[in-house]
Amino acid sequence: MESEFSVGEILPNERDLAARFGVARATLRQALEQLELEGRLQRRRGVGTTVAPPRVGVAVGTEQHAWPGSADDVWQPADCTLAVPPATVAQALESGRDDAVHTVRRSRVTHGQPVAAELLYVPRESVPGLTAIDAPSGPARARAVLRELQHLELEGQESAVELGSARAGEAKELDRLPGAPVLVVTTRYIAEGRAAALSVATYRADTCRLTFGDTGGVVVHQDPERRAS
Amino acid sequence: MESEFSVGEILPNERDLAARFGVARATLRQALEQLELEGRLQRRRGVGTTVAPPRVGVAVGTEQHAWPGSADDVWQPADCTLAVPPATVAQALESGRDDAVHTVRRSRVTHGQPVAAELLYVPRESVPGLTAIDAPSGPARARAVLRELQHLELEGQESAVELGSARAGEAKELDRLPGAPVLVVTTRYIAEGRAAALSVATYRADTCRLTFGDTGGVVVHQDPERRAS
DNA sequence: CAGTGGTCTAGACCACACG
DNA sequence: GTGTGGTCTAGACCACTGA
Repeated sequence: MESEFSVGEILPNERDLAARFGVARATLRQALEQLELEGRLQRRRGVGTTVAPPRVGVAVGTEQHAWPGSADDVWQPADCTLAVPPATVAQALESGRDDAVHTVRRSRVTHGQPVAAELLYVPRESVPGLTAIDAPSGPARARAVLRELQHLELEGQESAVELGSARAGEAKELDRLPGAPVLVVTTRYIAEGRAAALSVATYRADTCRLTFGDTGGVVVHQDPERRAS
Repeated sequence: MESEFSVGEILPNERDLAARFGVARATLRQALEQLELEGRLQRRRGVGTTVAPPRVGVAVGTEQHAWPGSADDVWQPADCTLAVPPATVAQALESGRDDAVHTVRRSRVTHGQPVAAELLYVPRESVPGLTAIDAPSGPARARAVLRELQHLELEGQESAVELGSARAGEAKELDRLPGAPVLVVTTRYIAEGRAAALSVATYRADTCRLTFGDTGGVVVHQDPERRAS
């Protein structure tokens, strides 16, 4: 199918394709799903199926450690609340199970397309200078928390990547349907010998290639395609 | 379903589950597929469905650069051939389109389970000391290539992670069915100002959490579970 | 061999985009 | 309203595991 259609852009609809290949539509859809998982196709309900452009490389790890909210940060703060985090987050932060932490929501946009949604958990101990009157909520408060974070000296950070599926909220933010495959990047920021913040970022798996640059500057464009079996 | 069955280990079969929830088996399977994608379930044909253990964290990036095949390397060389690589690999290596390169196959095993399969492409210029009589093929030759690689001074490395699906060969090596979701880690090793080697490693997405440690030593066990929407 | 998950079919209806 | 992809059904058969 790829060789037959890659020249064009728009594919025939699923019913026609199924008929052309002599299979049931469910079977045809299974093949399309795999191709979409590999980033070769894009499908939009009510619109159609198109050949996807190469995945965009998004940098998620730099050789220089930097707090979220630094000058060159690509994330856009959206909101901030004070809430008790999920148990797993509390554990990673080594905070009490019922301690409320600042929860910053941010989003990341590339080429006009949303690529990631993030939840950043910041224990209150990490931002002692934050005054209640700064801002009650909203983007202003998110920026205030990030600003206070810069005062700590960052000692290190560690990240993990795993496969997940988009929750309803994330799905809407990423312009996908719930259950869509996502790459979840969890990053622990270390300062003063403890976890000073925890970021859980959800990237669209269909359009993103996460890069962990390590050579300092040399950017390489590389097709995600792999050897045929 | 999770809260109902997480205590036990083995789930009822799909036909029974579908009947219990009053849905068709295809619908039930769709739900199981998503849970498997998230690493919560493991399904094996002919056996059954079980609640999955937490994902294992596998380190794929270290703060110290190191060549493949270093003393502490966790990969096991399996084979080595001299072949013309796929076009995309040749491009990343900045080698001619028709230049044959050493192609080392390696596998990675953790806790007795295969977690990744790798193809390591090494241009002949990167291992000038390799003599033809060293070993014609097989693991011995793979080790010879890796040994010669150590002679170069590694200047940096850059990695990218993206979602893919297992080819037939990879699937067998990873003990999965073709099409299973995998995390593809592409790493370029830089020496003497050029790409001296390219690694394409395929990790099982269902069982692996890829860690990019950056703090040097502190290992943290962390549940992959995320906030409920 | 029986039981499991994996694949496939033929059809119906739903949710959404766009003219 | 029409056409698209997304969901669901009820049933059949296949491939594999393990007793």
